[in-house]
Amino acid sequence: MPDIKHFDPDATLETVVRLFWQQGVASTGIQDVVTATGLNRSSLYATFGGKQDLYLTALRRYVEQRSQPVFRCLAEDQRGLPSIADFFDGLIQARCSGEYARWGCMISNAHAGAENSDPEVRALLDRHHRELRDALRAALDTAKTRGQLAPGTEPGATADVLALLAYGVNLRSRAGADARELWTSVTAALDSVGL
Amino acid sequence: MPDIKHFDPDATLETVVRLFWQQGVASTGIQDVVTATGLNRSSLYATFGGKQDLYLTALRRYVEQRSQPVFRCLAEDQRGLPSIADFFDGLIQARCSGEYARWGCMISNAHAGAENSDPEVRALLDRHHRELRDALRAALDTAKTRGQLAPGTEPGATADVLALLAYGVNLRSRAGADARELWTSVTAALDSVGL
DNA sequence: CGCATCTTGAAATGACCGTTCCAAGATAGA
DNA sequence: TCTATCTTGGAACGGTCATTTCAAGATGCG
Repeated sequence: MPDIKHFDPDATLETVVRLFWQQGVASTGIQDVVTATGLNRSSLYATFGGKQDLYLTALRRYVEQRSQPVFRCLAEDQRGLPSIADFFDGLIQARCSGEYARWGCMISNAHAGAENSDPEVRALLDRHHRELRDALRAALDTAKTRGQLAPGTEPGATADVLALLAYGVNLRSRAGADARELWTSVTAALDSVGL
Repeated sequence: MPDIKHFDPDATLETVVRLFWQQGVASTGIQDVVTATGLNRSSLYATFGGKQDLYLTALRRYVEQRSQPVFRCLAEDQRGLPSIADFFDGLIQARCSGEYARWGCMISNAHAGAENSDPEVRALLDRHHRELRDALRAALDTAKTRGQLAPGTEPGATADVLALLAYGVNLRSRAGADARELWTSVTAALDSVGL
């Protein structure tokens, strides 16, 4: 059975992720994908299906490889509030500097685009939001048992606030917001949560 | 001089705003505009220029007619914290119910799309952010002089946090987030600010 | 009325969209 | 080595994109 591909689907998918992440689905043509990956339309369609399938696969890959590892790290960190501070620090650094500066978050971007009318996309966005909130909640629970939280601070509601705050950071960073400015805001939010 | 138009440019622009707001620029074709407004390409191009000009004009109209009046109302309100609570209440209601439910905020959407690579668009986004933050800051200053703020709460940094929170609300509402859930989060944030 | 000037309608522009098709190339098993 | 089966290259598909063009229609002024 000569069904061996002449390319690496994983590397290809990573390239596609970056394309959709940076430019958005609507502004990225199949031709862009063909050019960036180097493979041709036949292989592309045979391997990944049409554009929407390709986008969904790329979006899932983004969540699995970029979001969930960070969420896990946050949820399992036993330090409490410092783990949340580190989470936001890493977020702001990733959004404002380095290779992905001003790309925002692929999931946040998907919220704002027309692609969220697809039920599968929307389900992914909801799941992502739940996982982010749960990870923050876990860290806040740890902080509470460690006595780091200000009296009256409820981990559940606070996790919701911080999750929304993260979306705000993602959005503003894509428009070129200053890292220090974002960090000042995040610090203020975390200060109001802790003792 | 027979230079009278056979249509109302203002009403047309309002229709265009809704199109771009709901669907995004990239997913809205000129044909969509022609169909929705009822006028033809010639009049469209003669009056508003090309698509990018049209989008910019629509975006400016959105800010002037939808955002700035609310910002002014917030900044001039002398009640302090209740004015901020009302601001978020109105925001959530507008984003989750009524005619514009699940449309998000046109400015927030522009942050996430490819349109923010246009310098004029980006300038508009920055200005919008500054105005939002300033309005929140004004209300927080009022709250501080009225003794409504928790000790150690700094109006400037808090305004930044609440502005980012508003972006989070805009984003999540477009994906169909529950109004009560959003309100719970906002309440938690405001509670941590007040006494 | 008649002319000048603007708007309007509709067709046409070339470029690009996502997708499909098919012959040519490559490889595993017989 | 031959054959069956998959992948690959590249052309071609109809449709839609933003934009332009131009004759026909409408209007204010003389």
